[in-house]
Amino acid sequence: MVETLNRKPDVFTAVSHRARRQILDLLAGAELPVSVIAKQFEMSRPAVSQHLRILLDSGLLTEQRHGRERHYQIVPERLAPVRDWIGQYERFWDDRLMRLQKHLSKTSEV
Amino acid sequence: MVETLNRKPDVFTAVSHRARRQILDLLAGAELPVSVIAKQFEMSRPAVSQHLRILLDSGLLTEQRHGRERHYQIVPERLAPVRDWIGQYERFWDDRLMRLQKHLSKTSEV
DNA sequence: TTGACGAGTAAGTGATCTCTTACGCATCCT
DNA sequence: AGGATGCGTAAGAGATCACTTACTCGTCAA
Repeated sequence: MVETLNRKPDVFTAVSHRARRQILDLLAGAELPVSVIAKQFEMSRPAVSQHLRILLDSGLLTEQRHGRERHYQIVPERLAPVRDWIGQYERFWDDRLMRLQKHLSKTSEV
Repeated sequence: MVETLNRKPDVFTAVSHRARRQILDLLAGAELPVSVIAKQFEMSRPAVSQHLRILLDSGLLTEQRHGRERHYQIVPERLAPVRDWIGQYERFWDDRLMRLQKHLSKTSEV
Protein backbone atom coordinates (compact mmCIF):
# COMPACT_ATOMS: atom_id res chain seq x y z
CA MET A 1 0.00 0.00 0.00
CA VAL A 2 3.02 2.22 -0.27
CA GLU A 3 2.74 2.64 -3.99
CA THR A 4 0.79 5.52 -5.32
CA LEU A 5 -1.45 4.01 -7.94
CA ASN A 6 -3.30 7.24 -8.52
CA ARG A 7 -1.05 8.75 -11.11
CA LYS A 8 -3.40 11.06 -12.93
CA PRO A 9 -1.50 12.50 -15.85
CA ASP A 10 -2.03 16.15 -16.55
CA VAL A 11 -5.03 16.93 -18.74
CA PHE A 12 -3.04 19.50 -20.71
CA THR A 13 -0.48 16.87 -21.55
CA ALA A 14 -3.23 14.43 -22.47
CA VAL A 15 -4.80 16.78 -24.99
CA SER A 16 -1.51 18.07 -26.37
CA HIS A 17 -1.36 15.21 -28.85
CA ARG A 18 -3.40 15.62 -32.00
CA ALA A 19 -4.50 11.99 -32.11
CA ARG A 20 -5.80 12.19 -28.57
CA ARG A 21 -7.81 15.28 -29.33
CA GLN A 22 -9.25 13.49 -32.33
CA ILE A 23 -10.18 10.55 -30.16
CA LEU A 24 -11.99 12.89 -27.80
CA ASP A 25 -13.72 14.53 -30.75
CA LEU A 26 -14.86 11.13 -31.96
CA LEU A 27 -16.18 10.20 -28.56
CA ALA A 28 -17.97 13.51 -28.26
CA GLY A 29 -20.47 12.04 -30.70
CA ALA A 30 -20.93 8.66 -29.15
CA GLU A 31 -19.35 6.04 -26.95
CA LEU A 32 -17.32 3.73 -29.16
CA PRO A 33 -15.35 0.47 -29.09
CA VAL A 34 -11.63 0.51 -29.79
CA SER A 35 -11.96 -1.08 -33.21
CA VAL A 36 -14.07 1.80 -34.48
CA ILE A 37 -11.73 4.38 -33.01
CA ALA A 38 -8.65 2.68 -34.39
CA LYS A 39 -10.14 2.64 -37.87
CA GLN A 40 -9.87 6.42 -37.96
CA PHE A 41 -6.11 6.39 -37.60
CA GLU A 42 -3.15 5.30 -39.64
CA MET A 43 -1.20 4.13 -36.64
CA SER A 44 -1.36 0.59 -35.29
CA ARG A 45 -4.16 -0.48 -32.97
CA PRO A 46 -1.83 -0.91 -29.99
CA ALA A 47 -0.72 2.68 -30.50
CA VAL A 48 -4.36 3.75 -30.30
CA SER A 49 -4.75 1.64 -27.19
CA GLN A 50 -1.85 3.49 -25.64
CA HIS A 51 -3.41 6.84 -26.40
CA LEU A 52 -6.66 5.60 -24.92
CA ARG A 53 -4.76 4.59 -21.82
CA ILE A 54 -3.36 8.07 -21.41
CA LEU A 55 -6.80 9.60 -21.81
CA LEU A 56 -8.22 7.08 -19.39
CA ASP A 57 -5.51 7.74 -16.83
CA SER A 58 -6.07 11.46 -17.09
CA GLY A 59 -9.74 10.87 -16.33
CA LEU A 60 -10.93 12.15 -19.68
CA LEU A 61 -12.43 8.79 -20.59
CA THR A 62 -14.26 5.97 -18.89
CA GLU A 63 -14.28 2.40 -20.04
CA GLN A 64 -17.16 -0.06 -20.16
CA ARG A 65 -16.72 -3.68 -21.11
CA HIS A 66 -19.28 -5.28 -23.34
CA GLY A 67 -18.21 -8.84 -23.92
CA ARG A 68 -14.85 -8.68 -25.59
CA GLU A 69 -15.34 -5.08 -26.60
CA ARG A 70 -14.40 -2.07 -24.55
CA HIS A 71 -16.44 1.01 -25.06
CA TYR A 72 -14.88 4.33 -24.28
CA GLN A 73 -16.86 7.31 -23.24
CA ILE A 74 -15.80 10.92 -22.82
CA VAL A 75 -15.93 12.66 -19.46
CA PRO A 76 -16.18 16.26 -20.62
CA GLU A 77 -16.05 17.67 -17.10
CA ARG A 78 -12.44 16.64 -16.93
CA LEU A 79 -11.68 19.18 -19.63
CA ALA A 80 -12.44 21.88 -17.09
CA PRO A 81 -8.79 22.75 -16.40
CA VAL A 82 -8.30 23.56 -20.06
CA ARG A 83 -11.56 25.44 -20.32
CA ASP A 84 -10.85 27.40 -17.16
CA TRP A 85 -7.33 28.27 -18.15
CA ILE A 86 -8.23 29.41 -21.62
CA GLY A 87 -11.22 31.21 -20.14
CA GLN A 88 -8.86 33.64 -18.47
CA TYR A 89 -8.02 34.96 -21.88
CA GLU A 90 -11.56 35.63 -22.99
CA ARG A 91 -11.16 39.21 -21.86
CA PHE A 92 -8.38 39.64 -24.38
CA TRP A 93 -10.59 38.61 -27.20
CA ASP A 94 -13.34 40.79 -25.87
CA ASP A 95 -10.94 43.68 -25.39
CA ARG A 96 -9.58 43.37 -28.88
CA LEU A 97 -13.04 43.06 -30.26
CA MET A 98 -14.09 46.11 -28.34
CA ARG A 99 -11.06 48.02 -29.49
CA LEU A 100 -11.79 46.99 -33.05
CA GLN A 101 -15.37 48.06 -32.73
CA LYS A 102 -14.30 51.38 -31.27
CA HIS A 103 -11.84 51.82 -34.05
CA LEU A 104 -14.40 50.98 -36.68
CA SER A 105 -17.04 53.25 -35.22
CA LYS A 106 -14.47 56.02 -35.00
CA THR A 107 -13.32 55.66 -38.58
CA SER A 108 -16.87 55.46 -39.83
CA GLU A 109 -17.66 58.68 -38.02
CA VAL A 110 -15.80 60.61 -40.70
CA MET B 1 15.71 28.90 -50.00
CA VAL B 2 15.04 25.22 -49.77
CA GLU B 3 14.97 25.18 -46.01
CA THR B 4 11.71 25.72 -44.28
CA LEU B 5 12.46 28.26 -41.60
CA ASN B 6 8.81 28.59 -40.66
CA ARG B 7 8.61 25.79 -38.19
CA LYS B 8 5.69 26.90 -36.07
CA PRO B 9 5.37 24.44 -33.24
CA ASP B 10 1.89 23.42 -32.33
CA VAL B 11 0.14 25.74 -29.89
CA PHE B 12 -1.26 22.80 -27.94
CA THR B 13 2.22 21.48 -27.41
CA ALA B 14 3.43 24.92 -26.42
CA VAL B 15 0.83 25.28 -23.68
CA SER B 16 1.07 21.70 -22.49
CA HIS B 17 3.93 22.58 -20.15
CA ARG B 18 2.97 24.14 -16.87
CA ALA B 19 5.86 26.59 -16.82
CA ARG B 20 4.91 27.87 -20.25
CA ARG B 21 1.32 28.42 -19.20
CA GLN B 22 2.60 30.32 -16.19
CA ILE B 23 4.75 32.46 -18.42
CA LEU B 24 1.72 33.28 -20.53
CA ASP B 25 -0.26 34.06 -17.40
CA LEU B 26 2.47 36.41 -16.25
CA LEU B 27 2.55 38.16 -19.57
CA ALA B 28 -1.21 38.46 -19.61
CA GLY B 29 -0.73 41.22 -17.07
CA ALA B 30 2.09 43.09 -18.72
CA GLU B 31 4.95 42.81 -21.14
CA LEU B 32 8.04 41.79 -19.19
CA PRO B 33 11.79 41.32 -19.56
CA VAL B 34 13.30 37.88 -19.14
CA SER B 35 14.88 38.66 -15.78
CA VAL B 36 11.50 39.36 -14.22
CA ILE B 37 9.97 36.25 -15.75
CA ALA B 38 12.87 34.04 -14.68
CA LYS B 39 12.57 35.25 -11.10
CA GLN B 40 9.22 33.45 -10.86
CA PHE B 41 10.75 30.05 -11.51
CA GLU B 42 13.10 27.71 -9.76
CA MET B 43 14.74 26.57 -12.95
CA SER B 44 17.79 28.20 -14.46
CA ARG B 45 17.47 31.30 -16.61
CA PRO B 46 18.57 29.46 -19.77
CA ALA B 47 15.77 27.00 -19.16
CA VAL B 48 13.33 29.89 -19.05
CA SER B 49 14.87 31.25 -22.23
CA GLN B 50 14.22 27.92 -23.88
CA HIS B 51 10.59 27.97 -22.85
CA LEU B 52 10.30 31.52 -24.14
CA ARG B 53 11.75 30.34 -27.42
CA ILE B 54 9.12 27.67 -27.77
CA LEU B 55 6.37 30.17 -27.04
CA LEU B 56 7.93 32.62 -29.46
CA ASP B 57 8.21 30.00 -32.19
CA SER B 58 4.61 29.00 -31.71
CA GLY B 59 3.61 32.60 -32.23
CA LEU B 60 2.23 33.02 -28.74
CA LEU B 61 4.77 35.71 -27.89
CA THR B 62 6.48 38.60 -29.57
CA GLU B 63 9.81 40.03 -28.56
CA GLN B 64 10.93 43.64 -28.32
CA ARG B 65 14.45 44.67 -27.56
CA HIS B 66 15.04 47.53 -25.21
CA GLY B 67 18.75 48.00 -24.83
CA ARG B 68 20.07 44.81 -23.42
CA GLU B 69 16.69 43.69 -22.24
CA ARG B 70 14.19 41.70 -24.24
CA HIS B 71 10.59 42.29 -23.47
CA TYR B 72 8.12 39.56 -24.22
CA GLN B 73 4.52 40.22 -24.98
CA ILE B 74 1.64 37.81 -25.32
CA VAL B 75 -0.27 37.39 -28.57
CA PRO B 76 -3.57 36.10 -27.22
CA GLU B 77 -5.06 35.59 -30.67
CA ARG B 78 -2.70 32.71 -31.15
CA LEU B 79 -4.52 30.84 -28.40
CA ALA B 80 -7.47 30.60 -30.77
CA PRO B 81 -6.86 26.92 -31.67
CA VAL B 82 -7.15 25.98 -28.02
CA ARG B 83 -10.14 28.20 -27.44
CA ASP B 84 -11.88 26.90 -30.53
CA TRP B 85 -11.19 23.28 -29.77
CA ILE B 86 -12.35 23.47 -26.20
CA GLY B 87 -15.30 25.55 -27.36
CA GLN B 88 -16.70 22.48 -29.08
CA TYR B 89 -17.33 21.02 -25.68
CA GLU B 90 -19.30 23.92 -24.30
CA ARG B 91 -22.46 22.14 -25.31
CA PHE B 92 -21.56 19.30 -22.99
CA TRP B 93 -21.32 21.58 -20.03
CA ASP B 94 -24.55 23.22 -21.05
CA ASP B 95 -26.21 19.84 -21.60
CA ARG B 96 -25.09 18.53 -18.26
CA LEU B 97 -26.23 21.68 -16.60
CA MET B 98 -29.58 21.38 -18.27
CA ARG B 99 -29.88 17.74 -17.36
CA LEU B 100 -28.99 18.59 -13.79
CA GLN B 101 -31.55 21.34 -13.75
CA LYS B 102 -34.16 19.01 -15.20
CA HIS B 103 -33.27 16.41 -12.64
CA LEU B 104 -33.46 18.91 -9.83
CA SER B 105 -36.76 20.33 -10.96
CA LYS B 106 -38.11 16.81 -11.36
CA THR B 107 -37.01 15.69 -7.91
CA SER B 108 -38.32 18.87 -6.36
CA GLU B 109 -41.68 18.23 -7.99
CA VAL B 110 -42.40 15.61 -5.33
C1' DT C 1 37.79 51.08 -21.88
C1' DT C 2 36.63 47.81 -19.00
C1' DG C 3 33.77 45.26 -16.13
C1' DA C 4 29.03 44.04 -14.88
C1' DC C 5 24.73 42.79 -16.66
C1' DG C 6 20.82 40.83 -19.56
C1' DA C 7 20.05 37.28 -22.25
C1' DG C 8 20.61 33.76 -26.10
C1' DT C 9 23.20 29.51 -27.74
C1' DA C 10 25.91 25.09 -27.45
C1' DA C 11 26.51 20.79 -25.81
C1' DG C 12 25.44 17.07 -23.27
C1' DT C 13 22.51 14.03 -20.28
C1' DG C 14 18.83 11.48 -18.49
C1' DA C 15 13.95 11.06 -18.78
C1' DT C 16 9.92 10.63 -21.38
C1' DC C 17 7.17 10.03 -25.71
C1' DT C 18 5.46 7.57 -29.50
C1' DC C 19 5.60 4.32 -32.22
C1' DT C 20 6.40 -0.70 -33.77
C1' DT C 21 6.11 -5.96 -33.48
C1' DA C 22 5.23 -9.88 -30.72
C1' DC C 23 2.53 -11.87 -27.53
C1' DG C 24 -1.22 -12.99 -24.07
C1' DC C 25 -5.88 -13.41 -22.73
C1' DA C 26 -10.87 -13.33 -22.65
C1' DT C 27 -14.89 -13.87 -25.32
C1' DC C 28 -17.59 -15.36 -29.05
C1' DC C 29 -18.91 -18.66 -32.60
C1' DT C 30 -19.29 -23.15 -34.81
C1' DA D 1 -13.11 -27.98 -28.25
C1' DG D 2 -10.82 -24.84 -31.09
C1' DG D 3 -10.27 -20.98 -34.18
C1' DA D 4 -11.28 -16.11 -34.79
C1' DT D 5 -11.93 -11.67 -32.79
C1' DG D 6 -11.22 -7.58 -29.74
C1' DC D 7 -8.02 -5.57 -27.19
C1' DG D 8 -4.42 -4.90 -23.69
C1' DT D 9 0.60 -5.39 -22.36
C1' DA D 10 5.70 -6.11 -23.04
C1' DA D 11 9.76 -4.84 -24.95
C1' DG D 12 12.54 -2.15 -27.54
C1' DA D 13 14.04 1.60 -30.77
C1' DG D 14 14.44 6.21 -32.08
C1' DA D 15 13.01 10.85 -31.40
C1' DT D 16 12.15 14.56 -28.57
C1' DC D 17 11.99 17.02 -24.04
C1' DA D 18 13.57 19.53 -20.26
C1' DC D 19 16.90 20.50 -17.91
C1' DT D 20 21.96 21.69 -16.62
C1' DT D 21 26.65 24.17 -17.06
C1' DA D 22 29.71 26.71 -19.93
C1' DC D 23 30.19 30.04 -23.11
C1' DT D 24 29.33 34.17 -26.17
C1' DC D 25 27.61 38.57 -27.37
C1' DG D 26 25.78 43.14 -27.11
C1' DT D 27 24.73 47.03 -23.96
C1' DC D 28 25.29 49.97 -20.13
C1' DA D 29 27.80 52.53 -16.66
C1' DA D 30 31.96 54.14 -14.22
